[in-house]
Amino acid sequence: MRPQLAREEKEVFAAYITRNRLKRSDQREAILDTFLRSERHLSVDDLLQLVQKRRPDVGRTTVYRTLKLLQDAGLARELELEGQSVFERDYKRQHHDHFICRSCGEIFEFSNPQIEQLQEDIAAEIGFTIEGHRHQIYGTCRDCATRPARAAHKR
Amino acid sequence: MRPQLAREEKEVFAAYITRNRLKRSDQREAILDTFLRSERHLSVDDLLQLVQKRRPDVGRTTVYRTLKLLQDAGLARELELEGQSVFERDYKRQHHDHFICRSCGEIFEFSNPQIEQLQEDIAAEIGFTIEGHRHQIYGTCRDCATRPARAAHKR
DNA sequence: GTTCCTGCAAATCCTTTGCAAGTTC
DNA sequence: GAACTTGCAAAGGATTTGCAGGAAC
Repeated sequence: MRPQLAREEKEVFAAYITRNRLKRSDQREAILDTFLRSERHLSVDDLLQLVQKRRPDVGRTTVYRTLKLLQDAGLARELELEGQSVFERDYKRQHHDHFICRSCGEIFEFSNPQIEQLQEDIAAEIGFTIEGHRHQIYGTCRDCATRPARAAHKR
Repeated sequence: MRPQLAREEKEVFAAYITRNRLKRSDQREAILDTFLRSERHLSVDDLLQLVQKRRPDVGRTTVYRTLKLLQDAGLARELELEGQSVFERDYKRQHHDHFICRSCGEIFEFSNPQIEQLQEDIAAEIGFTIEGHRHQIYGTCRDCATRPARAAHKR
């Protein structure tokens, strides 16, 4: 991971707090720090458990509320998957979409300018203005295909 | 609409019922018929209300349960949109994806073989086997863009 | 008659909200 | 001290489940 970037994200959050006349709190910083340290896509529950390893007193409600702030600050993005929602870092990240392995839960990112362009073309044909999209591809990843016995559901 | 097709779908459902040793019921037939008559994408609530115009005694639970059967029988497909889930007919329909207007709620279908192919190509690169995907494009439709004042939220 | 269906109420699951007590500025 | 934050418990909204009575086969 890039510690430099994480520092920047913390600054962005601090600025967001100030700008909106909010107040800092240890809970929020612990949640943000935990979120940034994890390299995975995290559900609310994943994040709650990770944070509680450090601070068992942090409540689920605060995680929900802090994730809202992080999204608003442009630091986190919510992916609504088939079963549950997970969150990923969003700061200075280029647009991308996702492959999701139904067997192990692993998420792979991809981005393809041609697909983006085709979307724009089709939208233009019907006069539709694109504001956002959700493109999720479900299936089986290479690892799970080669060892079908394991069936190691991560979530 | 194509009455011939609707008849076929009813037959498919009847066969499904028999094959699984289930029993027919007036409620199920009313729900299926209502579903087939509507040309729109329906939420559970939409469908419930439409059915109840004919049979006020049909309960929400039965609509949920029947929609499950219809999906299993290959007659209906659930679209999980940003706010809510809606259902569309799925029998003998070619694969397609959706534009969703956030202003009026209208859903436009599209299909693009090039995008499908690109998905396959990217999947092949990482050894991913595609089983299904969800591709939803959100924004503003032509009508809503030209009359921004109206803001006629359908849902 | 047995098995399946139905609708109601209750139970779940996930997320949000009200509130009293604690923190930050 | 005023305003914001927290965690708990309660409330919400959507969907599922248990169950007793009713319908289909």
